[in-house]
Amino acid sequence: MSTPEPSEAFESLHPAMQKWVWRQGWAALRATQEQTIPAVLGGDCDVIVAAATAGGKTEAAFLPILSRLLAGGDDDAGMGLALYISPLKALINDQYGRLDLMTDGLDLPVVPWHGDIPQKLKHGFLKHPRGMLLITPESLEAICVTHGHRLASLFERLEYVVVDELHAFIGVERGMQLQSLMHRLELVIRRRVPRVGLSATLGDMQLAAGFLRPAGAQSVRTIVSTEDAGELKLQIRGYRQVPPALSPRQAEATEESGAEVAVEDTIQGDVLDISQHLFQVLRGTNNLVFANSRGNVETYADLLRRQCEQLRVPVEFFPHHGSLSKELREHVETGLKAQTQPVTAVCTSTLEMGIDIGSVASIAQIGPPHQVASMRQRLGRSGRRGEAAVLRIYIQEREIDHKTPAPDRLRPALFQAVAMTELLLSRWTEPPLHGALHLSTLIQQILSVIAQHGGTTAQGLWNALCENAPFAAVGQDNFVALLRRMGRTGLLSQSADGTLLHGEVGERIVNHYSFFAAFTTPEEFTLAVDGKVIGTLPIDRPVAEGDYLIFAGRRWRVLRLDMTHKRIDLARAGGGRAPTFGGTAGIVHDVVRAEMHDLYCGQEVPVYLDAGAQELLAEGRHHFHDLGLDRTAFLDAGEDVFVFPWAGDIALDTLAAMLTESRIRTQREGVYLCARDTTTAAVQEALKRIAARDQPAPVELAANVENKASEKYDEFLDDDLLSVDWASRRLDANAALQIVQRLCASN
DNA sequence: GACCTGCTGCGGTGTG
Repeated sequence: MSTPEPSEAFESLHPAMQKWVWRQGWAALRATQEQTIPAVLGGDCDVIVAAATAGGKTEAAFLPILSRLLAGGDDDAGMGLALYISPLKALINDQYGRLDLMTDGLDLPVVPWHGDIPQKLKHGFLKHPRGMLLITPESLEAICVTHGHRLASLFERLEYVVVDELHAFIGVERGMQLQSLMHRLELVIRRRVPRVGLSATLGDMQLAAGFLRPAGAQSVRTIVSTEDAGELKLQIRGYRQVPPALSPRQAEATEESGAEVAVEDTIQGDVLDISQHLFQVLRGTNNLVFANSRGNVETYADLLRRQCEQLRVPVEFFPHHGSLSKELREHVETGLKAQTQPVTAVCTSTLEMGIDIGSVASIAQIGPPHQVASMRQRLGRSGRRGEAAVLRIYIQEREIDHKTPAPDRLRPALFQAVAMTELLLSRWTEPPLHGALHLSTLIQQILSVIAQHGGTTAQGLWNALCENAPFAAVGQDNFVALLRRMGRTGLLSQSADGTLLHGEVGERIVNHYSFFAAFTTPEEFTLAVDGKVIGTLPIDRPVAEGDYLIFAGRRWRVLRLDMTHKRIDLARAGGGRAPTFGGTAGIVHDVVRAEMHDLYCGQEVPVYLDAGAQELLAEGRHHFHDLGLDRTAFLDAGEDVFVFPWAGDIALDTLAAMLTESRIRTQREGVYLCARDTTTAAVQEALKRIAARDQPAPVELAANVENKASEKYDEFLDDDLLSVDWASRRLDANAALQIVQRLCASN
């Protein structure tokens, strides 16, 4: 055991925490910890600690917080309370294990609180609310609703609020809910409580500070780890799509003739090639293969398993995604962590953050990543303990013939992957989207505040949620319109003295446990084999008895379909294809599209491209120039006009809405806009008109968008409020006008 | 044309 170098930060810790640091055998505290400890211990400011995975940031926060709680315990006033909020139950369980060791033998209760925790533990906390409470936003919401009358006494000794994985909350409904809950707690105890945000690399520290403390971003201390990222070994591999050996029709005919069809003959050639390459390079070590969709996860996990079986070696490739049962997922996680035999997980973003699965030898990514931020997060799983991180990206592009539409000749998947890789290397990360109103979450919070107080006034709601509060941007007019709408839809009712109460519909919603989550989840079938549940499947997928499908890395036939209990019974079979799980597309950032444009215009060939990817890069550039896209943004395509502004999806969507409003029917299609039944001259005229007139109100543009309802309680909004909400989260008039000016100037 | 996350209190019955 070595003694850590004494430092001011170390000396300031409670003796019990100093002992814990000694027991770790650390040579010294890390730079991040040296900075964080005094900032947190002071207790007079909010702090954000941004550091790569395994950077010791949890200890940086826990050491001073536990010190302060222990010091309070020595006083007559008694021990205070710290709240640790996590987006994942699994993370709470992990942190509970760590804190249990840190507080071993000390009189400092640590209580985990989420849906899987037995009530007895929770009652213990309600009796003696002190020490450290580890909780999810949903469970905290439940406490506000269920124990509203005693909220002030429960949290009266609150000294800190820690938010782990801060980046996971910014810009989404759950983040609005969390901000609102933190604000409501401070209101009820009538004082400001220091907040500590822990995060991986954040794209924009000022934005993160504004999220953590909406009314005082300037006063948030931000501590960014300067520890250098280790070495990175990188390759992008390019593949051309090759049709399966047998077309679906040929395969069916062969089966009808009684002959057996080899699974491999029904799979695309490039998919087989990629799975074989993965098998060769990954076998024998622990790895993560990110396949971008649950359907792809199933396809590749199945092919990799078959290769193991054909060689008669133990299966070491397993699927992992959100529709698989908890048991199946935990089996894979345990295998990865144990490191006793090689395990490769083929996964979606399920293994991107959170629980500790140990270090893996390499990361593979099939298809272009959706975001630089998630690329960075994925890479953080590899290359710990001084070893180089290894990343292989597999890109498939279609074969070009005379029928290939012009935009598909640009090899957009490869260019997106290279652009994101370049941005990753230059340390850029997408800032989270912000400015969304999330009226759906405001509905939830209004119902929750009413439950907490057993009724309140419109003014009370405004004060609790909007006035210098997280929903300030909603504005009074929209707030009043929302309350009226909630009255009309039965969410609210008003008593004779003006008190707002739950309406009949609101009562029903609040009294069901599904109320506590701010986000929505689709209805699903349960999938079972011999009575054992192996996962779920979205209910809007067409499934029939006798169908074949791949799931959990195996092949099945649908035995029974029970619509009343939403249950599907499966039996082992040899055929099948991966189901499509549905979902909506991600949003690509302006900077990524600009980087793609630079790549098309440039000459350089990144060293990390294999021969196949180099060819695709050269082809993309050739067609880019051949189509004249180096000189113009417009492409005549028969009756349609394609426009290539090389801007992000939100700017493109806004511009499409502006053109549509100017009577040029326009839609975004991948990286470009498609204007229907028109000419380049007409589009250019329309752009000039848009540039010349006053800035269009995004709300008016949103009025033309169909199917705007997407968040949990959007169904209760009328079209006006839906448009307000949609405009706030999916339209950016300034960005669109910049494109318009650019396009007008270049012609 | 993508992914992920979360969830209470009560009444009934059984057991020590």
